[in-house]
Amino acid sequence: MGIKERREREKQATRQRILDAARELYVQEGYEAMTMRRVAEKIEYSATAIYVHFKDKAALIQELCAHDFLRFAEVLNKVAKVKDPVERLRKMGRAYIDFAQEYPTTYRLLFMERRPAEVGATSAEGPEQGNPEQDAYAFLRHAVQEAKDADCFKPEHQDVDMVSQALWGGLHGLVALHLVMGPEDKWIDMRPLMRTAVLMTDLLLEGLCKPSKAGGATRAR
Amino acid sequence: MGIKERREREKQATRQRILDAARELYVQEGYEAMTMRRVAEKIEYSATAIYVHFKDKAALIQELCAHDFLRFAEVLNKVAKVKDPVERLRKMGRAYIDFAQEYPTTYRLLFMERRPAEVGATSAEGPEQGNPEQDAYAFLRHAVQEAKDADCFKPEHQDVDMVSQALWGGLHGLVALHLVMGPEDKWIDMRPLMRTAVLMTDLLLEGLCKPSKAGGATRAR
DNA sequence: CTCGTTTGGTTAACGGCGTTAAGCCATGTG
DNA sequence: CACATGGCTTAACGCCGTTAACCAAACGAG
Repeated sequence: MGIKERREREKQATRQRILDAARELYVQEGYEAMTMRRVAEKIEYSATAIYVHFKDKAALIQELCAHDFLRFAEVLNKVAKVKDPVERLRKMGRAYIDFAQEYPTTYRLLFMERRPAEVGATSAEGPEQGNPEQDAYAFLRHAVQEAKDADCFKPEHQDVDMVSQALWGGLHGLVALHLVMGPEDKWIDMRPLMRTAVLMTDLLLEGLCKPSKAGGATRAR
Repeated sequence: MGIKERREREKQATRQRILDAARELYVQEGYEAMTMRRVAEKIEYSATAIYVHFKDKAALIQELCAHDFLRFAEVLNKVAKVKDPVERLRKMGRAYIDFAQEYPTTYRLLFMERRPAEVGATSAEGPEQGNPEQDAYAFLRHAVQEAKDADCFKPEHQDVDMVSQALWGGLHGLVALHLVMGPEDKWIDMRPLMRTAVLMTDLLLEGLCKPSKAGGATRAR
């Protein structure tokens, strides 16, 4: 009896249509445009139909986050092949900014909106916590750990989490400022995001690494 | 005829009561608790009465922001007496984190919520753009400029705005991550904010400054 | 003094939000 | 055939920001 399975497939299909419609809304029109009613309208259902598939709006958002966190981890993992951990960290920074600039609304969703609960909490397809291929922070932490193990860092920098969070936080702050201020703020003459991010990465790595292991890009101009 | 002036005074008084009620709400219960209806209820007026004093909610928020930006600039200016510009930058970093930890909801309002329009746009009591005593970014930029003029920086770091934004962005990112994740996130073992912020500041300044001018706190531990 | 205007406030209402309750109806099952 | 299930609908509740219409008290002008 494949009937039951067909029904199940159909249900998953509409569930997916809901997710797609929601993502399309916040990507194209921003976070606050993603309302239950508008999502429903987009797929020509009533608003309450969504509650058949998701407990509430937070659950829907959480599922979107889980998916996009995976995509984000994928993007970062493109630099996994770089052998030198310090150089890998540098390239991770570029990839980070690239992602933020290419998918600004997704970046907002992932890192700047109030977290509904936990992002990877027993979710269906959520990122596996601690797996560097699915968890971007684990990927970053892994690179930092390798750099430390390879004796690239000065002896005073032993706290892998703290170093990871300094690198992450530095770039996140730049992205967040750019996203919250808009491209052309009258208050502040914002320098180009990527340029400032490169400066940030270079400064942090230069400070972290022993002089001999600082990597090549520091002498940039 | 002081009658008109008394009326004017009374009007400004209720206007101030609205502002106070709104601030109390978002400080104590968070940004989304600050609704027009709840503000009005707090001062025992009808919700629409607020519109006599403010064009709309955005105008009310803007006024709150303008005021808090001034308070923020005041806090930073407490380190203005420090002569050495690099050491002043270091102390500014501490003051920045102190402010963020003491008034987290205010920090959110100022730097993490969608900016209604421009913060200091011809507002009554808004911060005077470019005046270091009232504009925190101008204060930061001024210190960076002084450090550069005092020949503290390596020759490749000439862009005062970019350096300012790197310093600001670095600390902002750490604060923002802490605020958005909550104190105890199950995903990430967040290191103490102030410790990480000190590391951030030291790393950035060390990278920016000539070795001779790096300042004293770098050899911490 | 009185009449019209201004002003700081009210209530009612609109459209939109997330969400719950109740019901409808096609489908699959005994 | 009767019955249960489940995906979906409409109606409604209580919030939200905001507008419209109105009201009473205070004011200025004749």
